[in-house]
Amino acid sequence: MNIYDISKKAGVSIATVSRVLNNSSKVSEQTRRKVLAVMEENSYTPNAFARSLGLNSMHTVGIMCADSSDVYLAQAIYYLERELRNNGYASMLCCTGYQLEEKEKYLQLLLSRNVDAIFFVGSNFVEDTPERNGYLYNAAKKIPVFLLNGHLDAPNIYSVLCDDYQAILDITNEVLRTGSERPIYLYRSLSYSGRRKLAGFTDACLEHGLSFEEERSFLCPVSLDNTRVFLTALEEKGVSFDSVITSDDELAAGAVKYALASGRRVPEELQITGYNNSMFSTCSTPEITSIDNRVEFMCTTAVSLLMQAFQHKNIPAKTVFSGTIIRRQTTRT
Amino acid sequence: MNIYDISKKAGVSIATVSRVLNNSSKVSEQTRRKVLAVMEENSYTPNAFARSLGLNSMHTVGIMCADSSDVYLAQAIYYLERELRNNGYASMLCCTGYQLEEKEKYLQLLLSRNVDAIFFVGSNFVEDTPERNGYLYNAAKKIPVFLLNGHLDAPNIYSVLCDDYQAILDITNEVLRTGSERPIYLYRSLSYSGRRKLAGFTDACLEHGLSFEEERSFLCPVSLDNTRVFLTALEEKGVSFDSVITSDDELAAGAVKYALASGRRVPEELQITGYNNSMFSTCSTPEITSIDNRVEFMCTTAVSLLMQAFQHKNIPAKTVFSGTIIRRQTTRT
DNA sequence: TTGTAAGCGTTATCAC
DNA sequence: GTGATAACGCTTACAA
Repeated sequence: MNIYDISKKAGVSIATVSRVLNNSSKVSEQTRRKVLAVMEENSYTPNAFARSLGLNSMHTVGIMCADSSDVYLAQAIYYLERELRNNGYASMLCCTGYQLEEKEKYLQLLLSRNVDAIFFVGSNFVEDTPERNGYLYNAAKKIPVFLLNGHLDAPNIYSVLCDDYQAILDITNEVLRTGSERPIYLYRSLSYSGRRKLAGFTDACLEHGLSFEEERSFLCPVSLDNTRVFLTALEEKGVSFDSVITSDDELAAGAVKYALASGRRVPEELQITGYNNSMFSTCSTPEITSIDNRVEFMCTTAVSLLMQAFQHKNIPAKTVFSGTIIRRQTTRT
Repeated sequence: MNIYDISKKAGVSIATVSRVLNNSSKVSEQTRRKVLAVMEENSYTPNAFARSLGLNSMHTVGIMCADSSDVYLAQAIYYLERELRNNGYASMLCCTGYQLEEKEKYLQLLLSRNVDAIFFVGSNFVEDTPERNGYLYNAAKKIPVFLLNGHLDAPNIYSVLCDDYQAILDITNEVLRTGSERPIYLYRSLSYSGRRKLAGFTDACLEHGLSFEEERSFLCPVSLDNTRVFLTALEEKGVSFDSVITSDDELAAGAVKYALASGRRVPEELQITGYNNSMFSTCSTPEITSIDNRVEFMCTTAVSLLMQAFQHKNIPAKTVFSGTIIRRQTTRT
């Protein structure tokens, strides 16, 4: 069933059918009704491919992320998809893992579908050298590229991100102000935002006159159990700490597991902070003080910017917003 | 830059260029090289829409779910996307929420993109009357429809699901066998699988000769805090229970919150079981005994079936597999 | 307001 | 092996 069939049955030309399809104003109410009726009867769906061929767009946007089952990324995907859908765009999802090779390879999958734009969700997409970011530059030559929680300065690449540096600086300051003297910082990667967060921790420590003679920051395995084991081992190695600042709620939840297992009282003896304000922070008991980095705001903003870009409006290359501390039971006041 | 440009520059016909593109064997090595070189030089990308028009497929599959940020659904999406991608298919994601009207509306978004098939993830897509399932039947008239964790008997609809009835029956039996005398069951919906699970609980109770004079099953609000409040209220109302069987890890995590808040010892005084074996079950302390309903297996199976269907093989309309009890710290042995 | 006809960039079916 | 040429199903000037 195509536009010709409908036009015959309705006794009009295909142009008129097309006009009805695109609800052009230049169709009489009578013919419109007639055509719509015939479409309905035959449960006609216009062929997306033919349509796209003419319009050179399928109103579809790509979403790339490392792992859509990650609690934080899953939220971002949810909000992006919702906003895109509300604007009449479909979402093509593609998970790449954390290897550059895979990222490049699977980007092709999206590009080969001629999506209208791509969101790269998570700072892990910004690599540390220009060559390794080549795939982003190439994508940006064809379509608008959005970096969520990442930043890269290049034509047709737009970044929307939380000021992670400031957020970690603030929360570390707060923990130090309430009496912590031997803070440690746990992180899961040194991606773009990973480095910014670490800098926030370091600067807060420096501001409080803490020495860095001993190591204070640690790359830590993520699953809850591994984090618990890691902290236990750290303690046994003689590293002493009275607060655990983390780059991620999951690490913080692991730290809570450690505290419960080792009998250290939270927050009296040990303060713990997370990041992302995800369900990990409320799932634990005690509930974890965390940074709300406004996923929803980030996503709605990004989609809104994209829609403006589609209308050939000039949009900012970089949009930064601040996070907020959500105080719960793992920190003192 | 299109196939004509390439054909001119390479001094061949568009047919030959197309053959090279689809690496047909009927091209001499010499011309193939020549054409590929020209493509490379001009960084030519074939137009996906034109290609799709000819092939009537863009090798893209739709994934519908209520909420992609739900821990369980996010996992399913992850595995589905991974498997589809490994088979050369892209994934179009669409979240519908739980209202029928929205489901119908947003299904159109996918259908209008002419996807090759649709996965409906979660039993909430199977409604209780044939009319309310009309949208599924209609979709199935055009493309293969897969119901994950749901079941509907109709042409071109394929179901892949865990035997939820048996799983809840088993776990309830185990809790009763280890001494529970006043079990209650908490559920979040009476979807297809919701009803199956409830039946499993009821039958297990009947097998153990428990009376149903008092209410034993409760529709319970889901967020952790609400579940805690709900159980506290239940207790105050005089409902006595020594085990909480739930349809969902999140409810179970809420029950753990309740136990911690009210000082009831788990599992000595109160046993708790979850469902899905999601991170909720390991995130809580004590960790929650749960049912592993094999999301990954479900997804790989479903995609594998779809690929066979694409090859016009005959595939089963219904595939059921069993879950497993994962014993942790909230139940006795 | 409606119809005709020319694209859009491929794939596929013929001949040669 | 290769090349014309006809689909594929739509959008959109341009005419009427």
